[in-house]
Amino acid sequence: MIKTRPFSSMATTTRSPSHAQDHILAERKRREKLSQRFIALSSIVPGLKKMDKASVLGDAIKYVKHLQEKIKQLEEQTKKRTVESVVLVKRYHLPAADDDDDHSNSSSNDDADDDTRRRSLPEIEARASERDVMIRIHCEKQPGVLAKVLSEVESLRLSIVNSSVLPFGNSTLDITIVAQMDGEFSMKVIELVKNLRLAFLKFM
Amino acid sequence: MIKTRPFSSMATTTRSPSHAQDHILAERKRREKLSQRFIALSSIVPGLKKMDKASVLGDAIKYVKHLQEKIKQLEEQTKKRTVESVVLVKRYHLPAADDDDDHSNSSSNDDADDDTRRRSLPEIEARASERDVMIRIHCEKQPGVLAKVLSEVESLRLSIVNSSVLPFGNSTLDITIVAQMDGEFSMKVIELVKNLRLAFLKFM
DNA sequence: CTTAACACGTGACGC
DNA sequence: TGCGTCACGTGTTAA
Repeated sequence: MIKTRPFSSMATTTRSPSHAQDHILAERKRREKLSQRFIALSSIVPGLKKMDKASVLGDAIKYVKHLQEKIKQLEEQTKKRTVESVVLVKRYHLPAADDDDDHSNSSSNDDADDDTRRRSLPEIEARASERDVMIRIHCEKQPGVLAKVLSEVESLRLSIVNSSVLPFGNSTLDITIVAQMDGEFSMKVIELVKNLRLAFLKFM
Repeated sequence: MIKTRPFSSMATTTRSPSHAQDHILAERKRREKLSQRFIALSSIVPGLKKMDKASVLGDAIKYVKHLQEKIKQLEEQTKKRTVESVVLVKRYHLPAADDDDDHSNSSSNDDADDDTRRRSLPEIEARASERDVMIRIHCEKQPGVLAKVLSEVESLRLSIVNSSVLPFGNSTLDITIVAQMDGEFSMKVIELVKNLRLAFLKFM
């Protein structure tokens, strides 16, 4: 265990006198390269307090794990929903082109201040005309959501006339349903939307 | 430069014989820690071919940069995934159903003017996610309007993926179109809506 | 004075 | 044989 002094007790390897300097030079170069890498690594790892090698390595390890976890979350997030706040989003108002019956003002709506607005899903919209009801739902793509929505609609004493579901992007669906209220039963649109929204809260 | 054997030739610092072993022991511990960190780092960096320290550091650096870039892309993607949307005409605001997030005046909007409100047509709405574009048009029922709309959409360098037209009530249509922008061409949603609206002004 | 970290030269091992 | 890499012991320096 204890190192003895092999002054000339070279049982193993002898060093050529000329190449001896090559060795220490090569070793210097190696250390230099390692040092550079350490510096480079520490420069891309944010928030390092200690700059010694062990800490750099340790923090780099933590950082890599953190990044990997974050990527996992982000990739899942793009697949899934970010719900929690299921809202009936208010729609952004664009200055109407022909708002009133007078449809002569044509170029009054050049001010598109906010195109990239954040939208929370699902977005539920309904409108009624006589007995016809149109329901439009923009929601996260989930298996069985159409059936659930349709059954929910039918449970509200609405007979479905037509329905379509369009995939939009790779994570959302746009469902359009036209239904009819039967008999004397009529429902205020706001109530319909509230019920649908409540159903969505149960779904997801 | 050349290492001499300072058995007692202490030009600089003398080492207490007892603490001399402490020194080499501490150094061993330090090296051990570094080795562990290296192993740990190499274990979380995928696809390492060379296992020497310089390569581990170098690949770890590349990997961290790669992860950072990927996160940037994913975060931008999630931002882009929030659909940008433009509605042309004024739309009726549905009060958020009794909930926390929208704490506006809760049920003050129940007045009767919502359902029986006169709506100005056509109503054009578009939203985009990545290359997908969704167009919804609520307009008066007119023969040939679907064909005109579709040809107009195609003339805007959009390839139609799906389209549906639903009769709603007895005098209006609800047209939903999903299209894709081809190639590098991209169009701001507001421009798309403006063009469609302009086309409608010519149609009707 | 202790503690910790570093760079250095050096022997050893593998290709 | 050389070339590259490693771990070791050691001297040195800064907190």
